[in-house]
Amino acid sequence: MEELPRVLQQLWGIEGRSRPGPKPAFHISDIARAAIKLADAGGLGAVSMSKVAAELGFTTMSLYRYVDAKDDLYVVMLEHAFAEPPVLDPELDWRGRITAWAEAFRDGLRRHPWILQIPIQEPPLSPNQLAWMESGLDAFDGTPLTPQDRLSAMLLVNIYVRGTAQLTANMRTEPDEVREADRLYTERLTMLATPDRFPGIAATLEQPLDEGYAGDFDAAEFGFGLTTVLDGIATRITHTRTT
Amino acid sequence: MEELPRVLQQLWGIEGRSRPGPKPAFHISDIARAAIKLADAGGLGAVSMSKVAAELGFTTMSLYRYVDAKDDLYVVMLEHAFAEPPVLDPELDWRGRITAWAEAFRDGLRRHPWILQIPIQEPPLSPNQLAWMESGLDAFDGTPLTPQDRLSAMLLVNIYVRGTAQLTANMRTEPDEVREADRLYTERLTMLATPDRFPGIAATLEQPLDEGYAGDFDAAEFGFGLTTVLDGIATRITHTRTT
DNA sequence: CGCACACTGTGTGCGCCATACACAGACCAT
DNA sequence: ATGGTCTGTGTATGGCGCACACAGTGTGCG
Repeated sequence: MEELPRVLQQLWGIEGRSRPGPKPAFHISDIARAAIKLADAGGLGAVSMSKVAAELGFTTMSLYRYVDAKDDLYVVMLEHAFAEPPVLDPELDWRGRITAWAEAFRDGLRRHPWILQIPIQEPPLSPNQLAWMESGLDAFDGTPLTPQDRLSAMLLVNIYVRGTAQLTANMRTEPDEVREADRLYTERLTMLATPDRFPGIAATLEQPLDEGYAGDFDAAEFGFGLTTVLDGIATRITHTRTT
Repeated sequence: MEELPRVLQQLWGIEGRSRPGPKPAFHISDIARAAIKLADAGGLGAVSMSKVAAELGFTTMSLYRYVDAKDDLYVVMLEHAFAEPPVLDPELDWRGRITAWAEAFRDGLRRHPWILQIPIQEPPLSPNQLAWMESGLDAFDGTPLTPQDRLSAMLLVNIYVRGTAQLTANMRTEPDEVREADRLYTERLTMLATPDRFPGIAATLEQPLDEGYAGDFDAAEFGFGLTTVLDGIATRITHTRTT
């Protein structure tokens, strides 16, 4: 039984009792707030120990009294950016519940696109992360799925939301820039993906309504793909029920 | 009509005609080989301009004669790590074909786990990347899906493979380390996810056969989830056919 | 009541990184 | 042959994460 890393101890509120020495001047939540502010404004690249410290009005090295390493800073940011998971309406069926969950997740990623840039080293163990996991699993209450199947299904939706967010997240905050990048991309793709060598891609480009790959992956498109994922889960549910 | 970035020009073999000056001592493919060697051994973090240059026996700055910036290095690495897409057996149905495609993709990610660490800035435009896209789209030949639907379906499978690889890719090459990390994770999760506050997670942990979240996401588990995704696509196909 | 000592925030410094820039030499078109 | 352009190189800059020593602070224990 190994000790929990210090970050997790702090996030779970395992307080050290009163100790000698000066009182801490701030709290990890202050660090999180400052770091999130920087990341929202300039992406994860704008978050450095010195910038965060400057934002708080302290020196760089003071942060290391609260956080063991930069990776821990990411953990704290993540934990604060995703606060409480949505309360799922028990009146809805599982599709309605997991859809609401997925949309809440997507909203979080849209609000804080830098989350997708965080290098993931370990699976999550912090309180809010687990709360989100639990919330996603609970969406399948009432279905005949086994706990493992619920986990797989929740992970599948989780992966889908992350993946689509990744596609649309060109990370530019200005919508004009996004539109321009899309235009440039389709132009180049049209030039490079000639119908003789890339007939499938070329066919996709012929319909100018949808902007093609990496076009506006907006709400409708998101829901459409999510429906496909949920149809797959539904198939497994009915299959489980009949066996 | 803007010029293509230099990296893409080079990858597509748009050669500059013979020019004055000394002949280049090597080629971007040499850079790619050296960088991939480093990344395979020590992850993407082990790839720096100086390390790559040292591997080639040149100075750091010489690389900038071939590549405009570090991001371009990533593009070249990606292009070389994923060589030719698999040739899909036309005898198979779409499920068989896209399954083979997904497995080939997964194999590539397992061979070069650092691919998942590359920060994605722009959608792909390099030759092999497009060839993989085309190959994935072609898997749906013979189905009534529209080109846009094929794109969505291919992206869905693509996202799924990436996502599952992300889960299993604890990035450690030593299987013992992975197993140890899994053990530690389940231990901690069992301690933190108490049944009263996290009943769903706790239920998942009660079945010790599957190691729970981030456990060995091996071939069987991969195929199981992929089946779910393909079932969803199948639902859309039949729905398309009937309308 | 006082004091030892754990703990605080700070300053300095190290090694690594990406990359800008100036330079000496190599080579092709003319 | 020679001018101009391209090559690889050396040097320099600003940023980064973080180790470490230090002076001051405040609590628990004697």
